[in-house]
Parts: sequence; structure tokens; C-alpha cells
Amino acid sequence: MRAKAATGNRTFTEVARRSQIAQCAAEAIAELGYADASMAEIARRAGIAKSVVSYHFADKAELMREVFRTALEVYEAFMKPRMATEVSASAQLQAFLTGTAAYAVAHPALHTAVIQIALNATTSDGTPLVATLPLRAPEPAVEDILLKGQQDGEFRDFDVAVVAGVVRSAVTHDMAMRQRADPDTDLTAYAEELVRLFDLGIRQQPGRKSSKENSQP
Amino acid sequence: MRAKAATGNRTFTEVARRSQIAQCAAEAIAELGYADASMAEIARRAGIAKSVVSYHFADKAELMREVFRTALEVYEAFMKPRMATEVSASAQLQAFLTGTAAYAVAHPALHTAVIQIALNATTSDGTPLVATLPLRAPEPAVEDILLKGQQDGEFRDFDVAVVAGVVRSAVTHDMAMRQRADPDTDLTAYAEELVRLFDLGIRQQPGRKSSKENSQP
Amino acid sequence: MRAKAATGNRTFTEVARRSQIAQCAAEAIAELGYADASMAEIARRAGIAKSVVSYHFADKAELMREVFRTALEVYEAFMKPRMATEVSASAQLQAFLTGTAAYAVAHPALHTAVIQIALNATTSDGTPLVATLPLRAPEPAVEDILLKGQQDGEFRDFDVAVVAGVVRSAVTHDMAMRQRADPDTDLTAYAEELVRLFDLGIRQQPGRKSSKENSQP
Amino acid sequence: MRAKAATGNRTFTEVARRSQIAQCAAEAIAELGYADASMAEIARRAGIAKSVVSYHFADKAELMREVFRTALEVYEAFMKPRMATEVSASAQLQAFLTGTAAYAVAHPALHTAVIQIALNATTSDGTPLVATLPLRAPEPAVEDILLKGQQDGEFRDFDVAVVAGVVRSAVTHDMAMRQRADPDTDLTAYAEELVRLFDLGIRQQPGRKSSKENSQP
DNA sequence: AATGAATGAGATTTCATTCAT
DNA sequence: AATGAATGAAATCTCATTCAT
Repeated sequence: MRAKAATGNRTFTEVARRSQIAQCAAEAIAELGYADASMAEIARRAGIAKSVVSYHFADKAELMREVFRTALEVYEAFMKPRMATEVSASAQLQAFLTGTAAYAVAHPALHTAVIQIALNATTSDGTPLVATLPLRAPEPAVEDILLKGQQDGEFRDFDVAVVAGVVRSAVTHDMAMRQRADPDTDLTAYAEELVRLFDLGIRQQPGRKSSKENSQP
Repeated sequence: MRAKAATGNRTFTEVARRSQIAQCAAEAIAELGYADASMAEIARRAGIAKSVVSYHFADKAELMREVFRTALEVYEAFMKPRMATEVSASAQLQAFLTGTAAYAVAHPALHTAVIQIALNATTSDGTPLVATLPLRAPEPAVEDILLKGQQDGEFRDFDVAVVAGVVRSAVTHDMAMRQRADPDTDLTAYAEELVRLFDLGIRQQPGRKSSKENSQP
Repeated sequence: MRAKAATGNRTFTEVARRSQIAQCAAEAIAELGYADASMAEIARRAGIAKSVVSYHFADKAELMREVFRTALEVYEAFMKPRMATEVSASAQLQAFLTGTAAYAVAHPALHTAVIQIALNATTSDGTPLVATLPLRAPEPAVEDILLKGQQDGEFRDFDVAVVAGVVRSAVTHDMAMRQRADPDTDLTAYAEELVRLFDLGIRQQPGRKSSKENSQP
Repeated sequence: MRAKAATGNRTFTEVARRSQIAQCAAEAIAELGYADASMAEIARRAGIAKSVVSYHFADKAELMREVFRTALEVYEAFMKPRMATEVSASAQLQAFLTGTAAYAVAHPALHTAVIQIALNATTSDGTPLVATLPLRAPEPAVEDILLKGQQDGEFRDFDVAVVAGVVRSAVTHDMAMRQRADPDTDLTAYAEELVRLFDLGIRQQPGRKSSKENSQP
């Protein structure tokens, strides 16, 4: 009857350390870039020996996976209450944009680190790390929102995959670059501008009907 | 003690070698990611000794700067004729979007490499490489097109910096990710979708006047 | 500050644990080779924490010494009844060869591990572990059998040390390599072949007298 | 038209360095045992930086393979003239035994190192190194000598594989242990003793015919 | 102009060992 | 008696860079 509980079969201490190390890793990556965020640097920031990092994570890839997982969890926990109250697709999209911006302000390191990891991290055999992640898309999925909007007749006809990509790249890549260049950027105003842009860009024009809506009377 | 000034006095061979190496560097980065594109790998792809790379470039940062410069040159040469014929801002924006997509198809390595370099490369003292680049925005500057559109009353009132960022992140980050995930993506269709999205998103609504236009009768 | 003297005051549990760990160590060494038989691997096989190994053995050298001691004990217990009944030197040599082969079949891990330890193990200051062992030769000592054979006139005149070495290397090194290469080798047939070989090689030729026998009328 | 000639496409310098490093590796292994012969220690003995070793050998396994190859070459070059003059199988066996002993005296490090490598070295994935060697048996093959002796009626009937193993283990394992324990052992006397032992052990008894000889009149 | 050889710094990872609980 | 956590030392390997030729 060992003192193990918490997540799966991990000690309280272990969970705490892993989380601390993952956080330090995210910060190191966000500040220095993926290439310069070495295990040594991460350990230094956590105030522990290099070998302690290796003790808790089998290898660097596993640490990166943990950062990814953490960021996802935090993001979803952050977004859930903000999405729950919205019904219409356009309101959901607005909540998504302002919510994600607020998340980027609250957790800039996680927000930036995830992008760098996705772009750079590889496993020891050279395959991209993302390929090895059991990666369900984070909730809320932009695609779902857009689809719902089309079905409800709120949004016009367009290629969901493309627009979803643009929306997502705006709140990840562009937002992160902006924050990096100037940490004090007003992301709230930024998000509002996005809301307007996309609302106009995809909203169903009055007097027109989307093909989807027509085909399902 | 060869005094190799910035540009100027380079022999024909030298110019050719630098260009060849830069091209190989771009390909290595695009295929393997920045972290795994070592000087050795780049030399291997060029079929020359590691030391030859060092002979032509003071250090890795300078090589990365050269890739950047090359990509810019190629991009501008590619876009110039496509932009020259367009007059209206909306036509220019359309030319920018379809042109950049065509460029990504024609020069995928350069297109992808630049993003990776911007995100990852640092000089030996740790400062991001982009900070050390005499970086004028590449022509055509999205900001200029948008501003012109507002002044001509074609585009509505919006924060130019924000929208320019979104437009740019769409054709860089999103497009590059898409190409990486599936090298056969139809970027032409993709660009057309973008044209529609942004056109609707920023065009001046009929019967409305932009503040800018009003204030300058 | 537990005063754990050489042997003597060990609890039942302690003795059991030490023996279990030593057994697992032998198996790890036999399977993976000395270099890859780490304390962690040994603990894993025993189903205990690394620190438990350190708790029971001052350091790795002591654990290796224990494996050595264990192997010796087991070997001698195994051989004793087989040797007890034999009187003549040649019968004793035969019993030694077939007995040792049977031991190798019964305890392959111990048999192999001892060789690896003898060849590889060093104390922390670099001196070979064997040098630090209070190493009396295991009973039955081949030298004693050979000497007795010469004195009884059964064996011819030869350098006892040399022949003893050859006999021993046959049943250790050669036999172990053979088992490793093919775990199903028929060691019984192998031993019989050895018996014939050495019997012919050292037996006193009829009509001749060994010098030893002559000099002690 | 690079300045490459020598072995395959290796520079003179490269060949020399590889050979020097391999020699130092053999010495380190012979003196300290396989486990303590680190790349750092080998580099120290060669008076070069650790990274120079890595420059010439892709990894440690490749260095070990080179030591193996070198030892084989040296051994065969050493034995060839000694075997060439002998006709009868018994004379060949004698030449083999005394020759190998002389080799052990002339090249003790190589002789010992090979044994340690065969027993211990593994590739990075854990498989024994010997398995990855294109390992033809070194000339002269003991098996061939023994077979010839049986066919010529010089040697009695016995299992060639077994006796070959014993002969080989005597001149490898036993001889190496002996040298290690006392570097001044008289290996010449040792070899003579072996000659007598095996000669008696396998020679065809007068008045008897081996089964093989009978079956081929 | 090019290169083979060398190198120090540093990256990741493994290991035996210690210690508080 | 046992263990999780931690650690420094060291091992292997990679990298950008330098230099004599």
C-alpha cells in the first residue's frame, strides 16, 4: 500500500516535480527558442540537477510530450467555462477568439512553447514528435464551430478546413510572434479586431441562403 | 587575412558557392527542421566539406541570414510582375494571396525555411537572429495595400497592423504547415478561399463610408 | 550506524534478500554481459528498488563478491557428493569434468556470471575485483587431483599448473561460450569427449615410470 | 583527384590515426578491462581529444570492430610463415600452439583485448558485437588441422568441434589469464606442455586405425 | 578555393550512490 | 527493512569552428 495515488500511479511529489519541470521547459522554450532550450538550461531554471530531469522523464521527447499535454489541459480548462454559455456559432467563434487571446495573456509560455514544439521537436529516430502524440484536437474545435454555423444558416458556404486553418494560425502563430516582439501588446483589442474580420468574412449575407441550408429543408 | 567586405568584391565562384550552400541549407531546414539542419548535413547535401561552408560564411548565423536574404530576393522577383499590373487595392490583395501561394508551390524549401529560421535561429550570444537582420518588409508590403484600400474607400475601417498580421500568418504559417502535412495540397484553391474570406472581411460595405474617407473630402 | 559485521549477525530476511539479489545479479550478467548488468537492471529483476540493493551491499564490488561466493558454495555443494565416491585420480578427474558440466547445465547463470566477473569487475579504485577476494581455489582443486595422479603413478610427468589451467579453461570459458552460442548444446557428450582427451593426454604410458614415482621408492 | 589512397578511400593520416587509436583501445581494454576502457581513457592514452576518436570512428562499436579486425590481421600475418613450412597435421598443431603463444608474447594487448571484446562488447541496441562482425574464423583454423589429421590417419577419432574448442580456449582464455596474473610467465614452456598434452590426447595409437581412415582406402 | 583533421564546448543519458522518511 | 527522490560524475556522441596545407 505505497503512498501512491494522484495521476495513475504517481506520487504527489512526482506529479509536482513533473509539472514544475514541464513549466520550466515551456518558459525556456518560449524565451530561448526550441533549439536553445537544453535539458541543462531547463534544470537550471528549475533549480535542480540535470539528472533529476532524466529521473522524471525517460528522455527529452517525453518531457516535450508532457509540456504539450499540460498546455492542452490548461487551455481546455481555461476555455470550457467561456464556451459553455454560448449558443450561436458566431457567439462561439467570438468566445473562441477572445478566450484564446486571454489564454495567451495568462499563459504566454505555454502558448508559445506548444507552437515551437510542434514545429521542431523530433523523437530520437528523427520523426516529428507530433506524429507520436495521441493528438485529439483541443476543445473547442474551430471546425465544429464553423460547421455548426453553416448548418444553422449563420455562416455562408466556404471550405471549413481552410478557414479553420486561418483562424487557428491567427491565434497561434501571429499572436505568439506579436507577443514575442512586444510582450505588452494589447491582445484584447487584437482579438476584437479578429472577431470583426472573421464575422464579416464568413457571415451569411442577408437575403442569401447557404447551399447547405437549402439542401436540408 | 582576406578582407572580405560585406558584399561588393566577391568573385563569380564565390557568389555561386554561397548561393548553392544557401539553397541546400533551405532544403535541409525545410525537410529536417531547424534543429536537425546542422552544418555537416548542409555540407553533405552540397557535396562539399564542412569547412567549405565555414570558409564562405563567417558563422552559422551569417549563413542563415543569407538564406533569409535569398528567399526575400526570390520572393520579390517572383511577385513583382504579378503585382505590377494591378491597380485597385482589392486586386492587389488578391494578387498577393494567389501570388504567394504560387511562390510556396514553386519554392517550398525557401518558403518553409524562412519561417523556421525566424522562429529558431539565434546568434552565438543568444539574441534572436531576426533582431540582427536589417529587415525591411518584403515587397509588396501587406500594410501598404491595406492602407491604400482604406484611403481609396475600397476597404472599411480596421486596424491595419492586425489584419496585415492575420493575412501574413495565413500565407506563411498555415500554408507551410499544410504543405508539410500534405505536400500535394491544392494551394490554388486554398488561395481562392482566402481571397473571398478577406475580401468579405475588409471590403467597405455599400452605403457606408469609412471614417478615413469621410475625414478627407 | 548499524554495525553489520562481515557475516554473523544477519537476520533471516537479510540473508534471504542478499541471496535473492545475488541470484538476480548472476542472471543479469549472464544474459546481458557484465557491462550492461547495472544495479538498476538487477533491482528491476528482483522487483525491488535500486536503493534496496545498496542497502544490502555496501557497493557494487561487494555484490559481485557475494555472487562469487554464492557460486562457489553452490558449486562445491554440487560437486562434493560426486567426488566423494571416487578414489583413483583418473576417476576423480572424470567426476570433475562430468560434474562441472552437469553444474553448468543446472546453474548456467552462476557458471557464466563468475567468468564475466573475474574478467571485468573492478573495485572503485580500479583494481581487479579478483585481487580483493580471499580466494581459495574451489574444491575439488584440479591441481590436487593431478598431483595425486602423478604420485600414484597413474599420470605421467607434466607441469601440473599448466594442465590444470587447460582443464579449467575448458570447463569454464569454452563451455560457457558454447552454452551462450547454443543453449541446448549437449554438455554431457561434450564432457565425455573431454574425459577421453585428457585421459589420453596425461595417463602414464604402460611400461614407463614417471620420474616422481621412481624417486620415491 | 583527392590525396586518398591507402586502404579503400582513406588518407594516409587517417589510416595511421585509426590504427593508433585501435592500438590504444586494445591496451586500455587489456589493462583496465572492457568496462573501464572508456572513449575518454582511450583518447587520453592516444594523447588526443575525445572528439578525435569520434571523428575517426562513427561510434564505439565501430572502434571495437576495428580492434578486432586489426588483431585478426596481425595474428594471421604472424602465423602465416610459421604454418607455411609444416606438412603433417601434428606439426601444424604444434606450430599453431607455439606460434599463438609467441603471438601472445609479441602482442599481449591485442591478444587479451579480443577476448574481452568478444565477451562484452554490444552494439547500441544491445546485440553482442560479435554477431555484427563479418567473422570468418582466423587462419589457421584449428578445425581444419584436426580434420586433416584424422583423414591422414595421424589423429584418432574424436569430435573435432569439441577438441578444437578446448585447444582454442587454452591458447586464448587460459593463456590470457595467466599473462594477466603474471606478465612474465614463460609462455614458451607453457606452449611446449600444451603440445605434449594434445599430441598424446589425440594421436592415433599404434596398431589402431581410425574409422575415417578405414572407410577411405 | 578547398579540404581533411582536429578540437573544445556542450548535449543527452546512464550510473552507482546517498539520504530523509 | 524498504523506498522514492535526488545527485554528481562520467559516458557517448554531436556540433560549429579553426587551421595547416
